[in-house]
Amino acid sequence: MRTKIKDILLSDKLDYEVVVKGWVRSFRNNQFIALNDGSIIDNVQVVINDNSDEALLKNIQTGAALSIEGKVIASQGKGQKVEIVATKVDILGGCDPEQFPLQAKNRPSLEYLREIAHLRFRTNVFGAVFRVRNSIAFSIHKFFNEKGFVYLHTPIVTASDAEGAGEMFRVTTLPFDNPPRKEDGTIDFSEDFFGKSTNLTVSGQLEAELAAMALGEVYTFGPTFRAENSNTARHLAEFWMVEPEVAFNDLQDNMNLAEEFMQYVIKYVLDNNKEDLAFLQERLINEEKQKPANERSEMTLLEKLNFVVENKFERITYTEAIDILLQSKPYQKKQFKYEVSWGIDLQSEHERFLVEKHFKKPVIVTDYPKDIKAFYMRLNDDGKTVAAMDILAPGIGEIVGGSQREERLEVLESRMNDMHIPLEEMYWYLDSRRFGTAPHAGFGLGFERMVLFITGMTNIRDVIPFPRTPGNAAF
RNA sequence: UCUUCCUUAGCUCAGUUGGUUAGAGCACCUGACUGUUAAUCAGGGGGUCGCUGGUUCAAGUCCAGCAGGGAGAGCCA
Repeated sequence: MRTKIKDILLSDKLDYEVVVKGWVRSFRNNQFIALNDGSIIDNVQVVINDNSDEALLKNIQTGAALSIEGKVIASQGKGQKVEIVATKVDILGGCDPEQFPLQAKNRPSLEYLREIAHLRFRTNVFGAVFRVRNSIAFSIHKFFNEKGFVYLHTPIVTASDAEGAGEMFRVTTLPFDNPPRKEDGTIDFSEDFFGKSTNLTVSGQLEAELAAMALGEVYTFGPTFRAENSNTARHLAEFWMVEPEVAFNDLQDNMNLAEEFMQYVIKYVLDNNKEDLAFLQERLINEEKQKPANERSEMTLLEKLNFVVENKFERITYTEAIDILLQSKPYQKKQFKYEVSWGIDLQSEHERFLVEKHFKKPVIVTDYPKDIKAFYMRLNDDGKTVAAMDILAPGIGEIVGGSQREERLEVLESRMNDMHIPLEEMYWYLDSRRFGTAPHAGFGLGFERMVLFITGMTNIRDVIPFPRTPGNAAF
């Protein structure tokens, strides 16, 4: 039976027989194999003391898959506590060194690795990133499960085009070169697979609200699609989103949930991915060595994560945020590109100032002007603002967006009319306000943005296995 | 989509005011090597300078267009 390398390295046991299987990271001196099986970032050293089989030694190439039988002993050399003395070496799959790009001493860039995303799992960086990504996903389910939330699967194909969260990808089986048309020349979607026009979902929120109004506490966690032509280090066309929705919660409850949730997830990774985080922290330090000193992080990755777990997020209203910006040095020195006044949407430069310069920690901004927020957010008593909340994270920007929902039917209908959202098509959503409506609140967390924050990676394309972005759907 | 930078060997990069046969480190190949740690040592092979067109006696170098990529912005998670 195969033993995982993680179990060997983290155990104090010695002098026992094992079978290990993994991939060669390097082969030194025709004698020492650094073997990795993905269970942990570190390699185990396999020692071959019999050099008589030259053909075998020749085939122990970087990247080759091996099965090793041997004995775990205290290492005879420095640099590792234990090593495996091989008694039998089988080559499961060779790896032509002339073809395989990931040689031990190569220093491939993240951009280059993105082009060979099918192979980049085999590097330390991506091994660490995807183990951490898994821990984040698992701890999200664990958090909500422990709190009694119901994990809800909302549809990926949706007929609703009123979610208002961005451009959508059309889903159709109609022939694109000659679709059926109505008399007025428009495409006849009654002939389409679902009998109507359908798209990939941009959010499961509206459906989650319906379930919350019966099950009480639900969350979604699934893929989300936006057809925007966004070319940035923090946007994907296909990404994963977590959307809790809770009946009877108000905005304060919503903020408390979001903050507790983020701290729980970070704590879980701190406790369960120590080796990966230590490696990612070193990677970040090395990357930032190439930047000017004033652009480097003030805290190391682990310091930052511990700080976020141990300190309350700053909570301010939109109106207070505008006041802070108006009194800020960059505003008074006219260093902001965009103007600041009550009613504007906060720009990246404003968010970055608040989070990275002024408060130096995650900030929850609440009560935005109603005109810059979605129709479903609850109108405040002032008639000007809505019970919205965005969590802004250092280096990432908006990581969570949420609100208390408008539960009053007349107010909701009035808001939808103002924003030209067809009420008839949304009868099913409005029914939740007609039949036993109740205050409720929820938020959406960009999963990959959370992975960015925790791993210290800087491009969102490097924290999802196969990124989909405008002009790119390889693999 | 906008602004800006980049594209030279498998990878990471250098290449001066345009001027002989385009360089380095690592990787790779051959050989040596049984206590190495990104092993080391000796030798060797490897280039359509992103693509297309232009200027010039002469273009990796200058100009234009296109493609791909990075960073920033908008949109947002």
